[in-house]
Amino acid sequence: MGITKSESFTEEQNEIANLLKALANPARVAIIQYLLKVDSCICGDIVNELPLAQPTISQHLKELKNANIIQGTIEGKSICYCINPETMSKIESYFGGISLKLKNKCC
Amino acid sequence: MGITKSESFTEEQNEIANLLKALANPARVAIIQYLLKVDSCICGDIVNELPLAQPTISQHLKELKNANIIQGTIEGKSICYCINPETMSKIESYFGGISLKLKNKCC
DNA sequence: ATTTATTATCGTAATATTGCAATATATAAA
DNA sequence: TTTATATATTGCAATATTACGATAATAAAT
Repeated sequence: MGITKSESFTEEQNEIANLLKALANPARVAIIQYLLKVDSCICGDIVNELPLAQPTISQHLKELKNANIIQGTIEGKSICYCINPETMSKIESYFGGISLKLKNKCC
Repeated sequence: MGITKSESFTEEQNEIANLLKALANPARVAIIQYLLKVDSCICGDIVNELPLAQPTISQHLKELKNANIIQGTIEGKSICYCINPETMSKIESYFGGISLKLKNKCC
């Protein structure tokens, strides 16, 4: 159906899935990597950096923003985006917990 | 278009995006969590565990297998699935690297 | 060989995602 | 106020994803 049966799963499962879905696209991975490189905030240099049209970048930024992975602050006539470290740390510890569990057992 | 311009991005960016895409679904998150809980291999108890039809589970398992997140070994008339710790560790260190970079700077 | 149990595949319907052109909005500068 | 710059929104078209019923494939047990 293209529809995910979210009601059938826990809130945590849906939350993780939504966070990962926001990151699960090469353009958005590239945006995150660029934001990491320039390490402070930026705006639409991303449009110059990536081979995608401005509306497409804008849409990707919106999705990352909705997932709380990045945040944007208005700065004059442009908007300054940066990574939300708390969300990233949440994702990191999710996978950290998985790896920890895996270290004890083996399949 | 529903099509991702993978050619426009690096192999690493596409690889990470594909790994995360494989995990970016609550049913697949639930499968991973279940595999972690029972800590050794299983097969189609997942069908009994999750409120999804058998073909749907089978399809999700296939996607996880294609992404190398799980592996299945034939065991009699059933198939035993388990998490591939190497792939999980790759994902973990990806986010570990991001969090490390974020610790130094602030936006 | 037939039956039974387990998993995979096919076909299809419903919905979601990706990308862009066109256009709108917002703010700063002239 | 007009103009220029920066970003967002709308409205598609193309493709991908999710889910399931029906059915096939595989292998043990009888």
